[in-house]
Amino acid sequence: MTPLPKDEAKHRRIIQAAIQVFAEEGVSNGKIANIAKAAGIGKGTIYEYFRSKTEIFLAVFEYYFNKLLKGYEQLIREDLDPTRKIEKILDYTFDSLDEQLSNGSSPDWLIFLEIFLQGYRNEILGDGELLFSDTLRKMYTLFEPLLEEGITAGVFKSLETEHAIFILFAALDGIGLHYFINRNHYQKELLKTTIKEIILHGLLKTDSRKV
Amino acid sequence: MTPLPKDEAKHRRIIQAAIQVFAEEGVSNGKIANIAKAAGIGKGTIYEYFRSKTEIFLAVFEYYFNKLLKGYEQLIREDLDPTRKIEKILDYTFDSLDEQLSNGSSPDWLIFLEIFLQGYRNEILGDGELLFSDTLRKMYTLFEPLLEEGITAGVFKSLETEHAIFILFAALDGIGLHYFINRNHYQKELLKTTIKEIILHGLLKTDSRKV
DNA sequence: TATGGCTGACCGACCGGTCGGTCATAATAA
DNA sequence: TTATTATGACCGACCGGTCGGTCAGCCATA
Repeated sequence: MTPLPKDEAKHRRIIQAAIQVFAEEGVSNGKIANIAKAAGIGKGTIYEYFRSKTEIFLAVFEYYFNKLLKGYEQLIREDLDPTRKIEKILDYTFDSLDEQLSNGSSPDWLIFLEIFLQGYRNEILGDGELLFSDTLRKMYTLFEPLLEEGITAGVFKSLETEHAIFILFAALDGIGLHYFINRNHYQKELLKTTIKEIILHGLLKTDSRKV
Repeated sequence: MTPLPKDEAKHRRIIQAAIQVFAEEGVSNGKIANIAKAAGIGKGTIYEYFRSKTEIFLAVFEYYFNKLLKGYEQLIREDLDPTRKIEKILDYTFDSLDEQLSNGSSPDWLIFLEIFLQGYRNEILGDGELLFSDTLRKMYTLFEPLLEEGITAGVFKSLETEHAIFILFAALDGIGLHYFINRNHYQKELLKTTIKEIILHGLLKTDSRKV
């Protein structure tokens, strides 16, 4: 299946170039010629590393998924109590998005969303119908032990973990999306506080909050 | 600007056909020829009603926005206390999505998302017409009085309304999206309960909950 | 001279939009 | 009433531009 990438660095450069082009022009409008130009190579060379545009798309998907997963995995491994850990996850998600937005170039968030859209519509894979939702659920699963720990400790409400994690993750994703869309109209720190006030405290069994 | 739609019913039929085609093939891959076929008319006729594919796209956007807005407006007008109203809004959003999913045909949610995606991409990189994010914020605004009422009544926490509504709305949107992607893996009623448990109760000043 | 990574001119399928023509109906004339 | 003409909604073959993918040859290296 894999076409033997001869030069690993160039392989990565093509993926990075594809990300840039997809983000600027969209996945279906993103042109191979532009990816080649952005990568500083000829169009034909792309086809030495990838069989098709679809294969480039899948590589980008994989890149993003691993990046996201790694970030969350690291957070979860830290030695903190569940409440503090959830708090950090909320902050982390928000901050990393904000960082992407502020460094000028086209943000990952947009392309990540489109990747899922494309993937889900099955435009790309005839058979891979389950790839995308399965992948997503793999990410949810990562958080389940954390929630269970909090419930066992009596800090979190005794919610059904699978569904609660789903809500948490989905809500966070939506907030990220809308923040991206409206980033000029809201104050970052106030949003972060409000997120915790609503979502984290919605999770807690008892609240000892300011007002 | 408007090209005088001669036959109002046919105009609507084209929009409906476009929705169907966009949902199945995506916005940028959706073919005018297929829209014409789905509407049961010739391709040329499309251009008697719309100047371009972009204009069709905008008409679809408008259709969806008005539909969504109308649903929420109606809910907000009902005579209920703020808590119960938020609860109904959460239920309504979820139920209407679920209804769309179960009636087999391609769900609105997907195309709605892509509409925004396309719109934002143009907004960000194009000539800066702020149509889409402005439109979205108009929807947020709808909920602000509701939240203020709850805060004044002392039922909700005294959150900054604009930011709180943003969180609420964005979270709900994300949940809808993820539910769409993973609809086979979760129980609807349990999700609805969990949503209220986390999000509604995160909003409340004091909780009198079961567990 | 041989190898093979690399290249971009080129091919052909595809698709948004056009335009000359058709035809059902309406308006007018006989 | 019937014949003739005018209207414009409707159509789909066609055009021109676009873009994913190919391939014949270039060139650096051994």
